[in-house]
Order: sequence, then structure tokens, then C-alpha cells
Amino acid sequence: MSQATHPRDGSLEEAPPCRNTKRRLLDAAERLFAERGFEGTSLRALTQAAGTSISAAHYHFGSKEELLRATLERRVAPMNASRLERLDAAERAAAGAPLSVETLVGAYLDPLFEERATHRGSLSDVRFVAARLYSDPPELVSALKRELFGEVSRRFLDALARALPECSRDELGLRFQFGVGCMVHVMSGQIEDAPHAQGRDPLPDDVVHHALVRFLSAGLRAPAGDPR
Amino acid sequence: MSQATHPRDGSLEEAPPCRNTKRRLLDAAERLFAERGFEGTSLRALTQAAGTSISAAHYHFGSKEELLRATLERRVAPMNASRLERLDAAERAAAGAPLSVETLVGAYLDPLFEERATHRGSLSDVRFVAARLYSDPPELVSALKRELFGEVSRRFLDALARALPECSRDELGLRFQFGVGCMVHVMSGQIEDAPHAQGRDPLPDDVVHHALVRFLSAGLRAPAGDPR
DNA sequence: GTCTATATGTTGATAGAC
DNA sequence: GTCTATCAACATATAGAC
Repeated sequence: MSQATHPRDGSLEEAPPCRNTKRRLLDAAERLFAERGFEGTSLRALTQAAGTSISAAHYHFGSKEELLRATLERRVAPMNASRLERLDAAERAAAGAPLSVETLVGAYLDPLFEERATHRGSLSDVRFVAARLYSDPPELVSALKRELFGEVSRRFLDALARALPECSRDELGLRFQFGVGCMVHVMSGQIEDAPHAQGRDPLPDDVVHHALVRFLSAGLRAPAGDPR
Repeated sequence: MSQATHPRDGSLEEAPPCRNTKRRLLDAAERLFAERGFEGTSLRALTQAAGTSISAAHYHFGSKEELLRATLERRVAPMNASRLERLDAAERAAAGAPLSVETLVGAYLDPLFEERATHRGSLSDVRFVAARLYSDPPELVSALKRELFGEVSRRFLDALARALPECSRDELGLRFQFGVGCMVHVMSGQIEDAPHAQGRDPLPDDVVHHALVRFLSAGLRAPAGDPR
């Protein structure tokens, strides 16, 4: 009987066993976590969608929670890097002068809508992923949120404070968060699911994008209220 | 042997076996669904928190999904009724003249913040419940959303269209949704969880409330963009 | 690195006593 | 109306062959 079942030699051709399982897992996780949430997605369904097995997921990520973390991180980190690049570039160009509110809103929003345009129709959509940071269990995502968004929030808030010097820091912090809320709402597909949008053709992305920029810029610039 | 086990007579005193189990179930569901989501909350944990049993929940509501529905409906329906009352009152007072954007934003937001003030510290908080409409599985909540918010959305959009006649209907629909997004974000406690708010005292409710009214009013009134 | 098989616990729902 | 006991299905995670 042939006693040789192990690979004959540690040769170069050693079949690519890993193929791209890790990437496929991340792709499936992105889609399913986005659609049905973390708790709503079983590792079984996820690994089946990725064409692999539960144990492969554990081999690559260790646990379901770590898979979520990796999924969010893969998309959010480059997006935030891009936001900071744009902010840096705009500040260099302005040579010390305060930036306009529109410039800041654009630097924050554009990377999101560009990623969407790039991956149109594909499985990967950062927007839904990012939105999940705001509905998945806080004990899982709030540390990650601080870690991934800490610097971006700080830098943009500082720049906003220079653009709107008459606005108090507290008020500015609130307005920034209001803006994030709008964004998340759009990202998570609520526009299409709105009661009065049922059965109508969804508006093109760039229409939504520009409407959002106008809305946020105007909101951020709102006149200060009397302290009463 | 005494053959009588059934109640002797259909008397008036028949012990109150139901007590208020149904209400306690709704209270627990409200708190737990809000904190950990629908999929993240087990019926076991929920009924235990309510001081009753799983079978009681099935007796009163039939299924976990129906319990969610009842939970959302109990708070959202009266809140939306209150919104419509305010809108009606304002329209009567205006005697045909268009309402101001601030009036409309107030009529929409005030009932939410008032409910919050009323139940401060209690288990029941509409705000989180309503926010769940936007993160729980769409197949569960989107019909309910249409049902509960259909008329309110329509009425407020119509009133907004009269307040902002120069704004296209599509743009107005988008801005309305942007506003809902801000609101949901605030309701779901994201303000306190924001990266730059960590470790700081949370701002008082009425500060947030008035900042939100200013932000939304300004956003809704944003100048129209060029169609490009 | 990937699989099958399994361990161990939890889920929503139901049956039936009282 | 409410309980205890139980169900079948499903969850995440692990062990070990290859």
C-alpha cells in the first residue's frame, strides 16, 4: 500500500490552502453584519456564505467578536486616514486661515461617498459597516469607536472651532454629533426605507450627498441660541 | 371527596391572577430591547427581569416578535398623536398662513423630550424604544414604522413644504430624513458615548433639546444647491 | 489551513398541572 | 393566568484527522 499521504517534499508549489479564506470571511461578515447585525448573524450562516467552515473563522480570527472588530477596522481605518489627509491638505492650502464649514463637511463626507461609488453593487459597502458602530452592542464597539474615531473627531472639532469662533465648545460638540447622526442614518439605508419614500425610485447617491453637505453646513452654522 | 375544584361561583372577588404581568412584561421589554436590541435580548432574561415566566409572555403576546411590536406601539403611538395635536393646534392658530420652521421642528421634537422629562430615571424611556425602530431587523420593524409614522411624516412634510416653498419636494424629503437621523442618534444615547464626550459630565437634556432645534431648523432652511 | 465531528450551552416555543 | 418541565433547533467553540 502506498504509505505516503503527506506532501512529498516541502516544495515551492505547495498548494495554496489559504487561498483567500480570510478575505472571503471578512467580505461575508461585512455584508451579513451590516444586514442583520452582530447578534442577528450566526457564525454558521456567515461561514457558509463565505464558502468555508466555522473552524476556519476561529482559526483566522479567534472569535466572533474579533471578526466583527476586524471587519469594522478594515474599512473604517483607511476611510479615516483619507479624512485626515484631506483635512491636512486643506489646512496647508489655507496657510493658517480658518477653513470654511463646507470644506470641513466635505473632507468628512466625501471619503464615505467615494468608497460607495467605487464599490457600487459589490458586496463591500463601508457605509453599512460604519453605521453598525452605532447600533451594535456598546460593550463591543464603543472602545473601537474611540480608537478609530478619536483623532478624527478631535482634529475636525478643532478645525470647526476655528471656522465658527462664536460657537461654544459644548454647542459645537453637540452639532458635530448631530451631523454624525444624519450621516449614520443615511449610511444605514434609512433614506430608502422612509415611510414617504416607499415605492419611489431611490434618489441618486450624488443628490443625497450634496443635499447632506448643504444640510449639515447650514446646521453647523446655525445662529447661537440665547442661554435663557 | 369534594368534587369542586373550579371556582365556586362567578363571584366578584375572583382573585386578581393577572395582577399586572402584561405591563411588567412591556416595561422589561422596553428596557432590555432598548439596551441590547431585539436579537441581543433573550426571552428568558426578559421574563426574569419582569418577575414572571416565559410562558406568561407567550400567553399574553404569542411570540417574541409580537412583544416587540406591542412594546414599540405602546410608546410611539401616543407620542405621534401628541405631535399631530400640536401640529393641528399650530395650524388652527395660524389660520391658513404657513407655519415657521421652528414651530414645526418644535411640534415634532417636544413630545419626545417631554416624555423623557416625565419618566426621568424610570425604566421607561420612549426615546430608546423609538431609536430601535432604526436598528432592529427591517423585516420586523419597517412595516410598523410605516404604520406608526406614515401619517405623521405626511402631515409634517406637507407643512414643511408650505413653510419652505422654494425647496423641491425631493430635497425636502431628504432633509426631513436627515433630521430624523439626528434625532434617532440623540435618542439612542450616542451623544454620551461620543469619542470626545468621554469622561465629561453629560449636558442637561434641555441644552441638547434646544441645540437640536436650532441645528435642525437651520439645516431645513439651507439655501438650495445649484442643480449642476 | 481546512475540514468533520462533537462538546456544551442557550434559544423560542409548547404541554399540561393547578 | 401562571407555573414547571420539556422540546427540538440552534448557538459558539474546540479536538483532532488530514
